[in-house]
Amino acid sequence: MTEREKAGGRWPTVRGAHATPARATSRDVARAAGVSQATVSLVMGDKWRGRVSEQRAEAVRAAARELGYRPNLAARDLRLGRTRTALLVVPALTNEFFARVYAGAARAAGEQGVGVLLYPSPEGVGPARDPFASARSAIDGVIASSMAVDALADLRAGGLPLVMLDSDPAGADASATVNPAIADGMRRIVGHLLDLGHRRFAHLAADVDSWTFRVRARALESALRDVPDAVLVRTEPAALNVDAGRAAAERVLTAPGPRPTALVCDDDMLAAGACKAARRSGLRVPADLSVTGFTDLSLATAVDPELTTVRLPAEAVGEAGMRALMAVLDGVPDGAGELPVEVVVRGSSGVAVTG
Amino acid sequence: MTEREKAGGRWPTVRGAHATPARATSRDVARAAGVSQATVSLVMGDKWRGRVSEQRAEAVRAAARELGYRPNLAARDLRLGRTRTALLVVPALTNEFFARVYAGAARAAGEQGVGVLLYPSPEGVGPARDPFASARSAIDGVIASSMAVDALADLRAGGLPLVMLDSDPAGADASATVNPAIADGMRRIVGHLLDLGHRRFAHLAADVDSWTFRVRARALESALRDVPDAVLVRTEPAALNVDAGRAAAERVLTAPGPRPTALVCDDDMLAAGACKAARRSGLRVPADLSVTGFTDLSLATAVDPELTTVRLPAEAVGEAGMRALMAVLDGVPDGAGELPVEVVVRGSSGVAVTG
DNA sequence: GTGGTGTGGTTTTACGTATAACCTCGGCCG
DNA sequence: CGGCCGAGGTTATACGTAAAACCACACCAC
Repeated sequence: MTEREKAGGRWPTVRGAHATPARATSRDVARAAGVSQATVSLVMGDKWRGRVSEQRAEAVRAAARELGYRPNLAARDLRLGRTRTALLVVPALTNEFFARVYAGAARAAGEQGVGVLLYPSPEGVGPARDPFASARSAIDGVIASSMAVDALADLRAGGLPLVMLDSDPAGADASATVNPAIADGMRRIVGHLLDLGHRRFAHLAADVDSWTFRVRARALESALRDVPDAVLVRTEPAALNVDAGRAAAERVLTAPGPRPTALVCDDDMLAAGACKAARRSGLRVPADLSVTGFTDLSLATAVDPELTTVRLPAEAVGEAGMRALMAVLDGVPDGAGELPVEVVVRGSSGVAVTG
Repeated sequence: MTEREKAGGRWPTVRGAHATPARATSRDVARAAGVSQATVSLVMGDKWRGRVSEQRAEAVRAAARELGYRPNLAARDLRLGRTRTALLVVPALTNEFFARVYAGAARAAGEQGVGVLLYPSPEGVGPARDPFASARSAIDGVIASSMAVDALADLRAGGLPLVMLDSDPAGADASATVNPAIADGMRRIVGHLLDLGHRRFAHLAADVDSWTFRVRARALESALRDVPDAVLVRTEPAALNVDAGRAAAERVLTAPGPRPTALVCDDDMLAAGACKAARRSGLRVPADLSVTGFTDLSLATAVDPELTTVRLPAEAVGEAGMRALMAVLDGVPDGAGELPVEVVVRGSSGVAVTG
């Protein structure tokens, strides 16, 4: 008598007294179809061409349908020594950008029957510095944002295939990297502001020490280097939220000396804060001050005026990251990929009025 | 000779040519510690009191540490017939509220070593109507938002423990329900507006057909029923985004007859849209029109003026949902739970000026 | 001395799947 | 007619873990 039969044909209840309904196994299907378990496995795995007659294959499929058979993935993973699960490492899902990256990754993964696990818990506070403890199961590969810097060391230790998002294609020793064309985006939005006649710029930088923000700063500087009469004020970096952006912008706008006419922000949240600061200082956007954001969050169209910004293809980043990872797992690493970005001109930028 | 030894002590590579490093098994630990595999299992499972001497237990722990042993969860799940995974069903993670619900659920789950799987893919477009296909593995239980209505039928079919969020405690035949005190919140924010002297109200409703929004509508009506001179205009429901809110509010504000002085919105996104509409109509918020939101998204403080709103404890909802599910799995269903909400008064509501 | 009871282990089995290895049976060629 | 081959299966085994069942031994009471 098997353990299972002893339990009355039902699963032994693991946690307390709740009874989970019994699920059909491949052996049940085999019995119902009058074949061996191996045949069922062959048919369900689509590996039966030339090994099983069409008749029996159909019988197996019918029985499986009848019994509502679903392969036990724990058993399959155990047998195969793999997981069909990728770990996505992002700072926080409450950041809409990363929620969208996740969405893209999950879509691409779903098409291949791969699962996506998240690390750390979306608070940004994971179980102290151990990605693999947080990970429910073993992991086939990792996709990580450069903004989740604290976890990176542990990740390399795992010896797993690693795809980096928003990370230096040269520096990161990853299997592949996927980046939006950050530098290009910055250059182009600065170009937009230059076209509008702006010459006095301030950069509202994010206080996150990651590649993507360093690139933005460099691109901004380099874009202005060619312009003879352009000046660039750097502000102290601000945390990635609206209120920090407001505070930082207030300091810039109330500082002595000529006021900048354009505020280039590292993120839409900072830009939204900057708009609030401007209004409190009695400045109108964009009449007195142009403000630009980055990312194109839904926030960008929620505020008034709507934000001129650089749209980052968040879903595409997640999707490309997952595809790159799967390529690596298939043994065809495709190196670095760059995704195009788009400048979206809205109401927060306008012609410069030099006082 | 085992399959594994044939493969040279490494895992056979499943997908293509990538080599996953060999992981230590409980048998390896046993060999290293000079005990049997069963003893290792006992020690690692913390079930060794009175069964294994302290000496050997320590030796096992040392060997495990040395070899970097991590139990193979696929094997454990297979043996135990469980998953330690809960399925969270929400409409979309790009909605900050649900991202925060997820965060809370993940935190509570993480403490218990339980994983959280998401359905559907955060787009709202899941693999056509089959939650269990999307779910990578079998599932121990389900937590579902009432806003993900389309998946509910399938969920019941699974016969799994089900915790409903934001759902009718009476109607839903779930193992447990977890709700923020929606009705209370609505009553209190209306009370706030009444205190400010408002009597002509409009309700900017969401076009989502779910319990939580029906409750909001009813609570609003009932709160105004007692007030003799109060009037309530209902607008046609709007989709849950800023632009739909703006459009709906524009219609209300340009409609013939006396204009409402207070716009009660079902969500912060709608409220943000309403503020934009007001400004376009030349109305000042809150001087000419008070606007209130619901949820307290980060959006609420990003717009200018900041939104008076009802703060829903999103993380707490997720956390309570997960705890309720685990309670059900432990055989102690705790029925319905209601979580307190808070009215946050900010700049978008002010004293009514009756023209 | 014999039976009972802890203590501290080991042996064995089962979970459900995938697949290598084996088997059987006709047909066909030399 | 013997041997080989391919088609169409089946049997057996392994994945790593948890835990039931078993075992050896010491101690103790009667």
